[in-house]
Amino acid sequence: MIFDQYEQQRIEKANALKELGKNPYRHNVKKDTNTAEFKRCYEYVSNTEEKRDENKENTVVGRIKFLRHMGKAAFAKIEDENGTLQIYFSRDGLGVEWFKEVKKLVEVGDIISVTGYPFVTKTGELSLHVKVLEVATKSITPLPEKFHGLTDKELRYRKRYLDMIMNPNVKETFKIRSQIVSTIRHFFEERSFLEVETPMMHPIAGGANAKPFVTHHNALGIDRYLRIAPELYLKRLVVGGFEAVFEINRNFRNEGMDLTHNPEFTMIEFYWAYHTYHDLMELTEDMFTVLLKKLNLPSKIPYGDIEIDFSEKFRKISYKDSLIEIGNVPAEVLENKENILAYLKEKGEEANEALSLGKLYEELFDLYVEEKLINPTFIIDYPIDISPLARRKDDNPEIAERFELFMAGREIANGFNELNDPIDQYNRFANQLAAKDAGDDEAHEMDEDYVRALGYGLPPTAGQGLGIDRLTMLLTNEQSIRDVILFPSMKPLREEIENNDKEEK
RNA sequence: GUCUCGUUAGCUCAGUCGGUAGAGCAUUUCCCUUUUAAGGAAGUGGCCGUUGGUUCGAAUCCAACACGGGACACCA
Repeated sequence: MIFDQYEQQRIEKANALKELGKNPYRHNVKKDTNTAEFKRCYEYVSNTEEKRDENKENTVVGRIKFLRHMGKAAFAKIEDENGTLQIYFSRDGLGVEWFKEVKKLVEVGDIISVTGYPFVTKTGELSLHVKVLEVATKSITPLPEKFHGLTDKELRYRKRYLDMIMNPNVKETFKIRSQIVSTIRHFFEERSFLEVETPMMHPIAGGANAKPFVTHHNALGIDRYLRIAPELYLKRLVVGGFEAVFEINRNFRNEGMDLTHNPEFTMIEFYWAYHTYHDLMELTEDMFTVLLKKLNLPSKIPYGDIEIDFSEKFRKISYKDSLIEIGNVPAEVLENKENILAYLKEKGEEANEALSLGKLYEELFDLYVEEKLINPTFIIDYPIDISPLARRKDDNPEIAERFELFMAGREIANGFNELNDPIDQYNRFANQLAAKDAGDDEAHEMDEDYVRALGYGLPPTAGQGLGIDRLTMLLTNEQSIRDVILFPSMKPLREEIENNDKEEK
């Protein structure tokens, strides 16, 4: 650990404070108000003749963001979680000796406690006239430049704490994220759903098509997978007798990173016995109504260059119809594989002849439909071979009773009637295994214990997963998942890799 | 993984035709008791991402690598 010249200077200042008997790393520092409340409470001061109220006294604590010395007086802006407040301190207020030391030893970045009374400056800004000033925490690392701040995205993601200091509005995004999670949690609790926690280390990574991370259990001498989805455990709980459960937590997928993918991401999954996927769609619409209301959002919310309209009932359209009506794929093309392959070729797209009909539908959907689904739209009734955990329709065994919710051209939720026929499930796992052998490294693993659980009887159940990160992106109008995750995954810096190597040796 | 743009002082950025490395803010010293990115004066601060190549000479041209942004691919 090396401290540069600026940090050395500041360490010396901290030491100087210690020598004066002023601990620069105090605890038990109390405040009796915050910056926002101070400004609200003393609004009246600007209407008084004296422009001050010396009978009042408050203590505010915050980080110095701006500091302007003027000989025997100074102004500073201090910031706490609620905002900023201007303070004024002078030789007259602090005394000759302490003012001299403060001038030398206190600087931008330090957290200080100030006590004094409200007054309004010549330029009309309500401020705090300081009588007592104490250093609560001496900062030894200087902050970035005060006007341009910190704009380097890499630094902002790697040092989120610094990002929060320099760009206070990022705190708003994460407050909204917290509100979203909290609102969703209450939404389900109010409807008698039970919140549960299931394992994150799985012997078999199941419940989704994705590559897992592998970790190692030393005592048992075995590898474990970080979960790619909680699905199979949550359904075991429904087998066990919980009729409505949900879990809000992290999933891990060992795949590429981009604007909408982080290796660890947060989902809510919920399972509802004796309900259908149509009930889930109703529930999801209700949830959005509650969310928009709680977050004080209008029914038409902006997202980048587009606008998402929540004022109408969500559209429902079948997978196949969406290809025809929204994707403008001629109906006869959908009749068989050959036609689709020819169509793709004609459009100049690469077409893999080994794909099943359902997979080819998926290709068409991703190419021609998904990005057009701006307003909330439920796509329903999926091809069965791209839905290995969903129940078949009674009148058409090739179709799964499944939906996905799209908005802003993106998938945001996936739900279906759960397959509860153990033998059908067993065979579908077997088919996935065959696909895996054929080179599909994202096909499901066989999970015999799960089949066994179904053997005891899974009540008719509908279940759904919803990505919290992407939902937050939509509701906060952020284009990158990294802006809604406090500490997004970043490649290690080279120094970090070298340090790791040393430790291993 | 592919393409593309970027990487210069603590931060935000200039740097022309290849010829001794620049600004603003921050920092240090001094002046200043109502400032708003306060102001005035004088300083300090650089492995120009890394390694190699071309050249008398490289921040600048070339190559590889590292990290990041964006797009695409893969994928919830």
